[in-house]
Amino acid sequence: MANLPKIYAPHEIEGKWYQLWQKNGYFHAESTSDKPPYAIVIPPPNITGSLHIGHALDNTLQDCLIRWRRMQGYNTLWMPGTDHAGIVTELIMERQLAEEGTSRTELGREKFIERMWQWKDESAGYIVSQLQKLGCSCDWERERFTLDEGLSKAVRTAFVKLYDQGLIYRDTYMANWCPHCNTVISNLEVEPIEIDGHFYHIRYPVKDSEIVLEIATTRPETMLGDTAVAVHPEDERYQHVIGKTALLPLCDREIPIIADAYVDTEFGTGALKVTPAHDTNDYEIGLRHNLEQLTIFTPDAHINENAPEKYVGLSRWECREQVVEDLQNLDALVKIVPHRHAVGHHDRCGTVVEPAISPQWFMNVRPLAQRAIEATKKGDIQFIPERETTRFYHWMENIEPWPISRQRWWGHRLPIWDCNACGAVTAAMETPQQCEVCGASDFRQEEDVLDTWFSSGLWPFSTMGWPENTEELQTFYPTSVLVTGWDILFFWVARMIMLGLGCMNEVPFRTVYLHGLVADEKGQKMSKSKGNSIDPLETIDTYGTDAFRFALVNTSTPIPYVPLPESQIEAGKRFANKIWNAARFILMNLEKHPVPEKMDDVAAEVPSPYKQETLEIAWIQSRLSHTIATTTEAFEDFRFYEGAQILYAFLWHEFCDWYLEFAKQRISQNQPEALWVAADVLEQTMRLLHPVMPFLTEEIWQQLPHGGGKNESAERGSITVSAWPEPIGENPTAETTMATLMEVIESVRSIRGELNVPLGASVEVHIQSPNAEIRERLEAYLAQYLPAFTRVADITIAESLSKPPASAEAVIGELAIYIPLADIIDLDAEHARLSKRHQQVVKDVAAAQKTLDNPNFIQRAPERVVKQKEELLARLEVEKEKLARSLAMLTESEKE
RNA sequence: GGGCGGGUAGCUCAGGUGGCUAGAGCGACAGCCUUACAAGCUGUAGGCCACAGGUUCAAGUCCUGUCCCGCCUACCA
Repeated sequence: MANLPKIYAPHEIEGKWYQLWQKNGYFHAESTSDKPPYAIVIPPPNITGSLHIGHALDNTLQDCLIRWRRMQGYNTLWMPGTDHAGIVTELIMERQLAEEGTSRTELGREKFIERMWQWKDESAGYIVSQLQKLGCSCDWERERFTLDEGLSKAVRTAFVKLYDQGLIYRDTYMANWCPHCNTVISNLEVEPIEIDGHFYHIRYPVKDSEIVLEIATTRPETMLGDTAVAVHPEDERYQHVIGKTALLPLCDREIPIIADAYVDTEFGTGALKVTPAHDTNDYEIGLRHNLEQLTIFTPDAHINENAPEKYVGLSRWECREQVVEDLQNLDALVKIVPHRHAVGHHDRCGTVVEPAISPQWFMNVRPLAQRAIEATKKGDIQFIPERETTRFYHWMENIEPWPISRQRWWGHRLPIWDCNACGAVTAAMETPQQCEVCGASDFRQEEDVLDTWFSSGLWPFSTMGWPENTEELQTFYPTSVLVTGWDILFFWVARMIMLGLGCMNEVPFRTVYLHGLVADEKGQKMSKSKGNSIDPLETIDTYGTDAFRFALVNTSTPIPYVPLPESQIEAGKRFANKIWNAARFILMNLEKHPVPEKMDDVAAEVPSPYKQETLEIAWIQSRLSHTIATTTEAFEDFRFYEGAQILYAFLWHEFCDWYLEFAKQRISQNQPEALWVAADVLEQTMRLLHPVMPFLTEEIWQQLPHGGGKNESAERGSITVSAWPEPIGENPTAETTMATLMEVIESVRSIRGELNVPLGASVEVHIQSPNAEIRERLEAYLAQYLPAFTRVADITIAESLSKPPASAEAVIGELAIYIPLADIIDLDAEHARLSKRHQQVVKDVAAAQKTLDNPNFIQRAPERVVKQKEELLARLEVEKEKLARSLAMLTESEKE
């Protein structure tokens, strides 16, 4: 103990404690317990490799909640696991296969899935080890994976249930298609990106007339699939062409000219080419007018044989160039105008999305969305921050059918069987024996897999064993809180709520805490693709887990993008080191002055805090009590950053800066009670800080005496399972007295600093105060405390005393401090110093006076506020006069 | 086009239901290797709280408008 290193070395400490925690099963939740339940399901990280900074923040916050509630005596469950993340993971694997010179299709479905499972085993293991390095106190015995047998059964059960309710159905419909991934995706997965494109104005001649319609489009290549031209029914410019036929250039096709109110007369030329198979709006128009849906693209977005032969096989972009060139040659191209517009891209692979018609499985989410809204309005779910509720409602109220099938292999295959004999569709848990319609037993299972978010949506109960009615579900469902970034409110949170209501008939969680996304100094979201992200493991290696966690928590204010500059992590490291050294100081001194055996409870057994000679003990205990209360309150309101800031300020600027300095004096005077209290305060503060900085606090807590024999915490083997501190009450008298003392000490230090009094020089301090009570307090404590902070030769305290010649002065209300500095005082410097303060006070006096001169203020403001103001003014006025007098004297002495 | 968030010290941010002389961290400047800590200690400087109105005894805080920045959302080809 005596040879504790001077500098905190996190790496020697972190690993060993995590192992102990796990070995002792502190993280394991009981399925049934007398303790109240508290449950969080982890947002399962994708098995795409390593965790990023966002995971670090998300899981740190969850760990804070779990550790805090565990200490409060809850039966805490933090359910961990990973997500198979269909499309992304497949993309990674496909890249890997390409490097090996093979491909997904070459391997075939079965072999490919095998490879995926190998990948999963490695990746999930790596993710778990990273979470453990971060200190996450998950219940690892319950780790889950979305493709586990149990969770897969939950998926099939949910699917069949919703299918039977008619909420899931197959339909041929237009949806977003990714030509790269070869699958349909939902509109949430489409990221609109502003692109500098062009408006191509094209001439469409009208049959049997001289009329030529000018049509504007951003996608000229789609004209090969045009099956109509539309104008607004009331557009006067075009009345004479409605019902006529247009001649589609390049295709020699005749297409009708129709009237539809969708067309905006103000936009473009007011005449719209209609491509029902390749544009969402055109699709709708097509349905209304019974137009042919002419598909001209292959699934990978090349031109198919529905187009004129010369274009077949071209890519979308090649075709566009060719079409434009051909139109120019035909003199059918009027002009090309630059046009900036949003183009949809697949958020996973970046490919431009193609609206396409295909048979897909959809989920009608409207009824469940409605229930989700009602449940939230009823208060079953609370969003933090509250503003997210509005976003949630808005999304839910405008929700559209959810395409849930994906033309991929890695995922839950749809539990749908088509009868090869009669075509009847069966949804079932297993392959059906025979067709309920025709009795045949020849089936073909649907090839598609489900959208990953479908299984993620069941996570809060599939992880607990649903569809079985398990003890876990009975104990922990609905879970207590869900913690995630606001960016996946719709993707995931909304769907969990809907599926929770659909499957469990109850919301999946009571509170949704949506934190910000980690950004760099410029406010840009950190991401690997931007190259501005911090790697959690590297950061932990450099600064230690606790420093990193402190920085994450400290910056997690409720704004959408939270900047995490390197300097914050450094601050965390310095804080850890500061705590380490405070502990070192206490532990080293405890060797010389051990806490007596018989002392069961330090806080209760030190000499009465109200006795004069132990003012600093009463004070620090009062401040600790306040810290316990405010930190707990902050945690309850999900303001972890505030809790972190409170603890930082208390530990550093009250406990270390002041209390330990007092304690040094006491120890040197052979009064070790102050040391024992220091140990006690540090022990309790370690418990408060443990949710944020688990490793450091454990290390210190283990070495500190934790309250002798009777304190409950002592019987527990780890701070992890120690009790959350309770406030013991505050002591306003001690706090006020200490505030005065601190002001005096600070004034003396300030004078010395500003007038450059050499450190080694002792000074006399003369204090004048008309207030007998204050004089009494100063007399009792100042001689004791002041030498701890600065060199003093002598202290004089009197009701009135004249200012010694050539002395510096400080004024605290009606109290004045004089320090004779005959040899060294710089009168100009002193004059400047006092003058500056004087000017400030004059301003403050005027402001306070103005408020008090207002009769309405006296009349209408609460008495408390008026009194405060009056006291402030009185204090300031005394100070002003004193300063004015001193300034006059200084000026006079300068003349001499 | 609609909606949301932000604009407070050089930088990054705190400032629940209006009421302490507007705070912190980092940075800057000056001085200290004071026997826990130089990853430290002490002192100092630095703010018309975006702008304009309004409500109020009282506004950084509430209301209206304006200007910037960011985000979400929307079928304008």
